[in-house]
Amino acid sequence: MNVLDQLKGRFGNAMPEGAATAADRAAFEKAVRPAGDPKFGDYQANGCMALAKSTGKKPRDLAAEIASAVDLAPIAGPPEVAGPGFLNVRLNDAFIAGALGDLLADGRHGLVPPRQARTVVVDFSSPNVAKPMHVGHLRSTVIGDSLARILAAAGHTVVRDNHLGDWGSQFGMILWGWKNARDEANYTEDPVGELARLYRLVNDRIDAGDAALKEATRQETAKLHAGDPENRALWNQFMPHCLGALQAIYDRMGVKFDVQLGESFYDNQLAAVVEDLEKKGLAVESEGAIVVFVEGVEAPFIVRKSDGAFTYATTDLATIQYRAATWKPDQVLYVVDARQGDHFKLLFEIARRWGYDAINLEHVAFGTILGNDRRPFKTRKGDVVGLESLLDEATAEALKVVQENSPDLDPEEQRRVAVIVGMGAIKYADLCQNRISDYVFDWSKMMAMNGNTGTYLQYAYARTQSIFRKGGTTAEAIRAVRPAILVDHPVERAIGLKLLRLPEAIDLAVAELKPNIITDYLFDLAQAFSTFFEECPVLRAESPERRDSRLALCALTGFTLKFGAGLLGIDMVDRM
RNA sequence: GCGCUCGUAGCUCAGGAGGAUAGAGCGGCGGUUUCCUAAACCGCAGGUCGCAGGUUCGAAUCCUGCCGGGCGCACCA
Repeated sequence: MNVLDQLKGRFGNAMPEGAATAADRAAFEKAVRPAGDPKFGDYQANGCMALAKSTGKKPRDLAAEIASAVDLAPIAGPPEVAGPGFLNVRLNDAFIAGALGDLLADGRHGLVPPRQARTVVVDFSSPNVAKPMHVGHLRSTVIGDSLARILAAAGHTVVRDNHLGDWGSQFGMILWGWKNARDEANYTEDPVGELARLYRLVNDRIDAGDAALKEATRQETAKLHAGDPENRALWNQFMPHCLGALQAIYDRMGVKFDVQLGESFYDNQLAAVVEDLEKKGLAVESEGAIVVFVEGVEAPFIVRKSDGAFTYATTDLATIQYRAATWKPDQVLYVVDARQGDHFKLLFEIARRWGYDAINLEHVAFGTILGNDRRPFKTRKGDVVGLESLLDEATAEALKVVQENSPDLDPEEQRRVAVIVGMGAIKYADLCQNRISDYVFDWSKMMAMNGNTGTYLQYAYARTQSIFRKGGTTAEAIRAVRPAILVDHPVERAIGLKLLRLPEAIDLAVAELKPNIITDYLFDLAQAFSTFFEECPVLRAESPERRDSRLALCALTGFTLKFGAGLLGIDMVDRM
């Protein structure tokens, strides 16, 4: 159950007779929200001031009128009129207690099916297979994975698609490098490492201004696309190694895809796309290239270069066509760096004009990862930081802390915990921030074992499990007993109310496509639990009823933290 | 030049389709451990929400202009 939704509905039904339009009602419902300050209650309705204007009444009179008209039973008593016309709502303790009991028995975290279940394609991660994955790929992977999990939890059908960059000019660089600078022994030893070396070698020379080399690699790319047997054979030889290396990282991160349809998959559809665009009068010839112009944007959208090669723009259009035909999605999310905003703006506009106007195409943009110096994140030596070494380092850091704090755990368990804590730290640090902000990467902040971190959530969870161990019970056993829940202590009430509000957080996260709404919720919950842990003895509670009630609150907290962290792709441990 | 984006406490950031006295973490200062994990809890200090106008009963939030940072702008993806 979503308490906020319930209250919105109740208030919506209490609009003054005849005076309020449907738009007024919608606006009023929207202005029902969690209270900004606990002293104003639990929720508040702020719509009276605006509604007073359109109905010509005085705000406080209107507020009084609605307060007496609205039926909040059994959720809450009549709202209180406050200030210029606020309506403050305080939930009934009996309602909270009952709802918590239902939550415990139900086991579905209070989630209900959405009014309209959507099919959503989430396009995320999408690395170039030729380059080693580095921290730049982290955000798309972590944010996209989390959004996919959140959408699925909200009841939507999700297709996770890794749109690999396996066909672009970076492959031309590798092909040229292979033919001119390969180290076969190194390749035998470490294929992906050798390919990465070749990529870097060639890329550095091009960046340094080697125009002839750039042209040579362009030709290698063109030959690959044209079906040149040698280049195709090399591509087929390299790809399994590249995919294997990627898969190893995804396995470590616990990230899964439903499909991995890279650029190469769409190659045979590109000519038809351009043809169709021309036929429909969308694409025109310009300076030897075939392009689509969009009003108000100077730069054209190039679907075929003057040398005849197609571009990623063409591929992106073909991808929309394929996805529309295959999954009939209501929405497609592109979890991609904010710097590509211009490209997507054009892509979406052209797709609409091309006929895909019923799909909600959305660029889920995120900011750049920066170093402490506010420059793009590099190692001390100036290299981009490889994802593998990042994961290794986080695990090593976590292991040190685990060994220090939990010497009683056996070494194998310490390592297992360190992997989970390290990964949680990396993911949480990325997700807890509004994705659009640039992300200042800070080791000490990320690996901090206190404050607003993944570790803090994991610790709170471990403490719930610790109570069960000491009490000789389990969360599932408590669920089976279904004890009555008491919320007359303010700290119990606070955590109880928090526990009811996961659906609100998920709804908001889905609407805004922001995982940090989930991290905020979980951090609040973990804080509420930490306070509860200090102030409310569980196993030594003053009565058996109180003890059982508090065990139930611990069980609910554990379930919610574990489920919620799961929405972020973060695991929990029973001891740490 | 055009466009996008950001500017909130010493630091890192929430909040942003308008609502009551602007929040958190870290750092700082001060407390808490015969008691379920102190990786914790409690308290204190700390802000002209970049600046200036405007709209509004009400602006960190919306509009305009300016200042400052980042990013993107024809054949890379």
